[in-house]
Amino acid sequence: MSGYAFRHKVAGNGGRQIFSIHMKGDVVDLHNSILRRADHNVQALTAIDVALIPALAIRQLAADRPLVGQAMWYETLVDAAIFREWTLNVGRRDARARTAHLRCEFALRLPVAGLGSQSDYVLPMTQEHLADALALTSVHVNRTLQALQSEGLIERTKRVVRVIDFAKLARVGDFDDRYLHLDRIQEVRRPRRN
Amino acid sequence: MSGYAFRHKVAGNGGRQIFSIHMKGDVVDLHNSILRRADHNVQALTAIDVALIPALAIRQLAADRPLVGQAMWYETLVDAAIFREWTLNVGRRDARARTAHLRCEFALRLPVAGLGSQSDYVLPMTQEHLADALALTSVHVNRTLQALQSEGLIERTKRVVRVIDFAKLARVGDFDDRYLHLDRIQEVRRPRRN
DNA sequence: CGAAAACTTGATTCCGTTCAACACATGTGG
DNA sequence: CCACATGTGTTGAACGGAATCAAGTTTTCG
Repeated sequence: MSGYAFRHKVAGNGGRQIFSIHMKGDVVDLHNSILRRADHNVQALTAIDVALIPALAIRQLAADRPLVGQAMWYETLVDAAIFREWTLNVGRRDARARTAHLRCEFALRLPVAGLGSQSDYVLPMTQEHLADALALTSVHVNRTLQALQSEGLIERTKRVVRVIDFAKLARVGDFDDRYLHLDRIQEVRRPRRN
Repeated sequence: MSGYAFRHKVAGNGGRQIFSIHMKGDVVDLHNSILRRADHNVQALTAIDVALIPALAIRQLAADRPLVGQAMWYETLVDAAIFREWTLNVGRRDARARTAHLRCEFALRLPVAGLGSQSDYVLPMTQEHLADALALTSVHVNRTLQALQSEGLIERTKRVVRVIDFAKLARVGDFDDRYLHLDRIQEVRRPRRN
């Protein structure tokens, strides 16, 4: 309902990987609650207000109202699409592109949730959080952010991000918004009445 | 219906990331067909036989028979769980662990599909495919496989994989099968009648 | 049988890590 | 409201794991 949360998993060597950042309006934990066994952790990033929904109620809802069930299924599909892009990001892009890519993603996602604009938004992740989302060290994230800033692509004061040149940042970050399936989100948020 | 396929995405720098390998029995392309826009590629790994199902029929089926719809939703959730683990694998494990982890995953998944056993299975991926799944180069995959072999953890002749010591391999690969949600698969494959 | 694909090996390079120290902000209890 | 502790961000130097480049060899398959 308010605040930010994230999902992550910790490897045996102590490394942590963050998979997703969630904001107000997101249904955060469908995965762990619908499948019986949890396979990852959900954690608050800031102080948050949450609404708890019993897993059973979700299952019931999906059964009783197929369209709602379908909407939740779609949500899961979009979720998976974002996971895929993050895997690509972590696996096949260098630090510079990875970092730029993440910034681009939030420049688009936060406005959809009514939080900031494409060129100015607040993202309460520390550099260590960023490191764990990008599979880098916080030291290298720091250097990479500085590099992007000195190139005039972004500015940052504390946790406020300003995107100076989105098009250029998108090019650097090899960013293509298709994977976010934003059209789908619009549709769910503002359903057509028929 | 037979053969192997995989899903992947290509970054702007030419790097390819493989997300998943599919085998007979898998519903491969729910993601691209249910969401309207494709955000990744599906490709045959071997000669394959496939059954084509119109997206509309799937949507209809999900709407008309909620339990089937639910089953497909669960499938998507498990899919996403595997993506998460792969992200962790690529992001936070070194080449040795990554490679061992992949071997472990298939040692469990292939038997479920009735293809080989935990200790002996055929996986028709070239080292280049492995490289793109593990976010390494094929050169490094080659060296890593040799290392695992010389440690006596696996053997390999062509595409046949023999797991000598699963427990040890699982330790090296930081492998915990929870993310596969195999109990769930069992349930779907052999549904209870009531 | 011959060409292409896949695999192997060695030498070198580089991106990101590691380690370590320090600066600055944040916040809390006394 | 200060004193102190902790968390976060910054910087530098050295190291290392995997990439790159290049040249083989072996396998596959038409």
